[in-house]
Amino acid sequence: MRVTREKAAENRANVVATAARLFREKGFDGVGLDAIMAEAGLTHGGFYRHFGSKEGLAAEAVAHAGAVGEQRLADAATRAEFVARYLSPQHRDDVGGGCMLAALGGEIARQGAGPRQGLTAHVRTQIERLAGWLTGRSTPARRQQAIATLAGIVGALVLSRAVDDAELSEEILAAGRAVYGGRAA
Amino acid sequence: MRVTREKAAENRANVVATAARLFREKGFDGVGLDAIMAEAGLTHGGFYRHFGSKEGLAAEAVAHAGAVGEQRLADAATRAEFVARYLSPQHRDDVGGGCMLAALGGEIARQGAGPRQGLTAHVRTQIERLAGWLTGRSTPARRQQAIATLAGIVGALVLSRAVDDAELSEEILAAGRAVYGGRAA
DNA sequence: TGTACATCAGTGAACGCGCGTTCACTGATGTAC
DNA sequence: TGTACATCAGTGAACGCGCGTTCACTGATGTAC
Repeated sequence: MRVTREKAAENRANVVATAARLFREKGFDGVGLDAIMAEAGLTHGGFYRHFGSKEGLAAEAVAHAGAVGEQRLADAATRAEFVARYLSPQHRDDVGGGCMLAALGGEIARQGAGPRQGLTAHVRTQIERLAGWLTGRSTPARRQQAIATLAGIVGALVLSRAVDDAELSEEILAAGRAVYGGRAA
Repeated sequence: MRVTREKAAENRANVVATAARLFREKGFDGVGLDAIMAEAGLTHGGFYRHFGSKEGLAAEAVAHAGAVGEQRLADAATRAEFVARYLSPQHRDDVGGGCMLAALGGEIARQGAGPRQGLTAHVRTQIERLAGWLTGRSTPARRQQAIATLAGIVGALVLSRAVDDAELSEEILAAGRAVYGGRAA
């Protein structure tokens, strides 16, 4: 049963968004194409009419999640506000809808060219936008601080999620907010 | 063909060390028990005489890799030396022998109790040892700095590995060394 | 110390299951006239 | 505008392969006497 071009495009976008969520929640190897397609309301057989392979979908999902993350940074008014949201318990508990770098950074290093390209472009963008908020003397100094800040908040989110003790998890988030959300980098 | 108790214990330790390396290199789902056992010089059938399940081995592998990482921190003379080694191109390129938090942190968040316990204990130890090197006014301030420093170097290593551009990767390492290896946290 | 037997680390084949991918088919959409 | 046909998004079954796990077996080690 053929559907309209619009419906097909909507379905495709739905699959990408669903994949972006499920990959972040369960990892690239932790979720199958059948689960992604079913969650998007389709059957798995139609997958290859839209995507060349699972890795192709992974590349689009990474790009999609990256764009959402960039919008979040752009929407924040101040660095402190962004860091407070990024290192909030809500973000920690929303792996599927949260930062792609924290959820998949380690795995993307082992993926093919597509996903890595998407991640790299996202990292560049976030560094540049963060640098605009920083107060270092020179442009290189601000960029250096931006890189260290991005690394710090990503690392803190990863650790806060990996640890099995709620108190330690909160402590990691709080320390990150204090150090990376304040004036010093 | 039964082997001596000593040889059996040596074989078991070999499997754990091999698994610790392969899991870091390829992820928990990226390597099979047959590959681990083969690399350790055994056949896969004997696996369950030593371990209850793949997850059981994962827990031991995480504990093993964590202990090696703790030794590395203890062996360093200064914070700057440790950070310089941690954020070196050599460490970045040695995923299988390097920091377990950077290689598997994201995935361990999705694992069962065993691996998460091992990671949590390792995080606590590293925070405490890092705090001993820091110069904050109060003990809580030093601990806060230690947490932010650990998060920062782990995040920087993850990003430097994930990015597909060699120049950006070096820049991330250098920024991390400058910010986290210096006097300011 | 020597002998007979029990133990058990390791072997290799087999089982099930899940998953990525392929394919023939369906039937509504899109298009040519 | 209406009709006939081509297109193609989506369906559902099937294929292969890899992997975690199980199991009967082997034969050297460990132990009881």
